[in-house]
Amino acid sequence: MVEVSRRRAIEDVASDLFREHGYAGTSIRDIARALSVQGASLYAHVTSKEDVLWAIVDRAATRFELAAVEAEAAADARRPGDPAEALAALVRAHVDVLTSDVDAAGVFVHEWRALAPEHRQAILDRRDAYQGRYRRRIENGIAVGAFAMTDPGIATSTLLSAVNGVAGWYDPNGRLPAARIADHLVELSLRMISNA
Amino acid sequence: MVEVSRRRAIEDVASDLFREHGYAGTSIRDIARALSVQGASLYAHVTSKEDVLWAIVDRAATRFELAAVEAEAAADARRPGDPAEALAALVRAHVDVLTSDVDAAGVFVHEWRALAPEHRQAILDRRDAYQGRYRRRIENGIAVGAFAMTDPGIATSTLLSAVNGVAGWYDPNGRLPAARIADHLVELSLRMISNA
DNA sequence: CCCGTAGCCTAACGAGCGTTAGTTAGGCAG
DNA sequence: CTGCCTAACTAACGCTCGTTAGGCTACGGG
Repeated sequence: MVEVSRRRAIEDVASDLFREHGYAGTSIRDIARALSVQGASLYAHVTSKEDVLWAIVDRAATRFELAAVEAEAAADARRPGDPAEALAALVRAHVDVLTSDVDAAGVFVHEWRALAPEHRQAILDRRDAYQGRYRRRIENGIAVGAFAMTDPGIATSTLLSAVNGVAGWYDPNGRLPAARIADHLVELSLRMISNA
Repeated sequence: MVEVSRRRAIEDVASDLFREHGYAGTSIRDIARALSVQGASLYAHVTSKEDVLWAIVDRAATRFELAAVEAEAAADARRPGDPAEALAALVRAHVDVLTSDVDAAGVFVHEWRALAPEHRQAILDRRDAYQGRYRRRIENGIAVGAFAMTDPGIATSTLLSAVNGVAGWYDPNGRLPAARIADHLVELSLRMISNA
């Protein structure tokens, strides 16, 4: 991962540390130490510690959103109105984004609570919108009989928890490549709500 | 929730705060303020901040373990060798423990990283053992053809992530009682690995 | 050669951190 | 009344926190 800007390098090591020790458990000086630099030096590139967290979370959120939009469009082009096709595409896109930067994704999933109130609310709204994509596909699948009759709210939350769980154990140098993991998650997700 | 001891009252408000702001994001004085007391006064009941976290996590872990042992024994008594019965019992027991004290369960799930090294390792070992119960039932179910052929490791991790997700949204005063939620999670979990 | 700029430095600020020490007030048992 | 127990207090310790201010060095383009 070659850094294009100093600012980006700071965000990358911060992602790593925030993911491991949490936002509150990581100091500006910790981040600086990982870059072999004095703590105060970071303020030439960053306006505040929260600013770094927000940049990481905002970028991760945007990546998830873009991937979901693309995935739904592609699924609708392949098999219009097929809820399983759409949901499979959503899950695969989600896992792809997650595995392509586990640190940032992990921070996005777990550390949004530490954001300043406005940023926190903004992320909550975007998360609701994102979750709505999944929920609509699930409700649609239930309506057309493709999915089992079940509580759509619980099913949506549980499905996303299952998929986000990958952030807890995925290892880029691990046994399985990211694409295989995505395969498994798609399979498990679809079966979770299938009516077969 | 009537407190039997001062020590327990401290752990309860600490569970609440640790869950909302994380261990590192909660100070001793924050906990004391919630009890209308000076920060230093807590040290009459507690030896350190980490000691409080450990007490919460240890108790939660024990509750999960006991519930799982009971659940497996009861399932084996009802339908010996039935993997679906056993797994259903495990999931229901897990959700029951989780909903009976969301704060402590949430701290157990998310804040074990903040523990001192020995405690952290002890919890990791116990978590592995706990996860092993699920994994063995899943592997057994696959072997006897009750469950779908799938990667047992990924299935186990994903199933537990799905179930633990309840800690992220369960509200004791919410729409659904805990028992209904457990029903749904059992249903979703079984379907996730079913071969039907 | 000079200037702008990127990057880092040291020093310091006020605030808050976890924790220790010593003390005080109230209630209950002998 | 005495003596202990529980629970709280105030004051302070050394340290770390996020952040600001001001100055130094290296370098590439006009």
